[in-house]
Amino acid sequence: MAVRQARKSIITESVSPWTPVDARVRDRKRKRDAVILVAARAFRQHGYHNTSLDDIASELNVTKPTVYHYVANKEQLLFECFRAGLHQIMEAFEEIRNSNEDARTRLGAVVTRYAEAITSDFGGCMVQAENQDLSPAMSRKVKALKSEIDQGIRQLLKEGIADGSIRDCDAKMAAFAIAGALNWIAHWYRSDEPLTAVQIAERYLQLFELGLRPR
Amino acid sequence: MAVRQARKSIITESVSPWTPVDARVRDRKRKRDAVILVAARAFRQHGYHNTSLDDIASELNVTKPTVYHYVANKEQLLFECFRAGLHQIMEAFEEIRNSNEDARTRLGAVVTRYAEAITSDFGGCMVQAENQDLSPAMSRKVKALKSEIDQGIRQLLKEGIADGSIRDCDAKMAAFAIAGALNWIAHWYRSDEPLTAVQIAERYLQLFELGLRPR
DNA sequence: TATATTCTATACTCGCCAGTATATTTAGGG
DNA sequence: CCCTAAATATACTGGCGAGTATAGAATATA
Repeated sequence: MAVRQARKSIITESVSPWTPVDARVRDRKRKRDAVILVAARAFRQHGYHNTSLDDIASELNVTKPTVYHYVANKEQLLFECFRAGLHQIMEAFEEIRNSNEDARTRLGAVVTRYAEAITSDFGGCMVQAENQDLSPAMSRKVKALKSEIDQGIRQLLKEGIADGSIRDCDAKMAAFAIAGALNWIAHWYRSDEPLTAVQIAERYLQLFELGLRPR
Repeated sequence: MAVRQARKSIITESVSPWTPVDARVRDRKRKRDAVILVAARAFRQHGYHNTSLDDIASELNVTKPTVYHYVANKEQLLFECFRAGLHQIMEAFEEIRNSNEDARTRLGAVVTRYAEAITSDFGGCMVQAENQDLSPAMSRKVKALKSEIDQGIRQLLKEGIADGSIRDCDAKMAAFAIAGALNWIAHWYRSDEPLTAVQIAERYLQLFELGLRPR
């Protein structure tokens, strides 16, 4: 405590980076995140249109205007869910950025993390909800993020074909097939599912890598 | 015509199976089918909740009460779309019923027909719309049909493992992966897509059968 | 041609829900 | 201890859209 105060006075004289004001900012962010998480869960479970802001508010033990204190409107709430879900998937690519394994192995890592993301509340919400419910502007952003993910998978496939770890194939269609299979997990996955996301990814990868035909 | 009339009088004396009454019944069915098809297209394109019955009516050059003359309510309209879509997929299994090819080849045929169904208006609508919007009773019926399809694919996989045409694998997860990849086509497929459904199925089958790993 | 039935339209109701105007509480800052 | 700003609540509005009451047109049957 004394240390903190000492530091702050070095950085700036009157304004402290650890004032209660800052704590409030963090508090606000925490609450906002909670709003978005609860929304994601509700959207995932009941669908966007079957969830009212009153539902979300009451789930948070709060009333509607409070929700509006943290987000501009219902659409933005959905957008934030999309963003969080897509962000989780993006992170899968971050993790292999500095790997020097062959591309097929790296793809395996991405698939596993992808499966984990898609079984989360945000991932599930993202798949359940349609971007038909987003305004053109928001929808464009979501599409851009989705495209980035698609291109990431395609790139891995192409690299794999180049480095010999992947059989020559139509990278675009293969990427669609893989992403589709993964996305669809959200439609059948329940929290009481005996298999974990990682285990599901393992089985999927067996199929994608080895194929159905006996070797 | 004369033949028909001769036959009918044999069957029953006073009631004719080809009276104008019957023509009206057929007419009614044709109109009802048109209502459902237009609904499917609208649901697919804009989503269930973003489509009003007025929209559908106006698309048919008609008003809302007319629509209600052919279906009980909006939910039933959605249900009929589901049913039509699922029926198309079921037909894929009918077609291979009497085939004596190995199971992997039969699965290939099913996948191809499945892809065709999923790129149709009904198939697309089925995937876009959530069965969250169906009453518990309707939802149960839809789930039963979906389960039948899932079991059909699993069965083919098991038969393939038994007859040696398919590598030993987790049939349940493989079926989920394959169906998921196929269902997801509806999310990116557009009518201006350069590849036909059959061509898409070909590429998907290459992946499913041969796998990514070079052979 | 009278009559019943089917088909379609006009013109409503009614509830839900996103969003808001306004008041009240809470907590820092001076 | 007052004052300002953030946080939350109460109580509303306004519109959209599912579903309907009712009437009129078309068609078929007798």
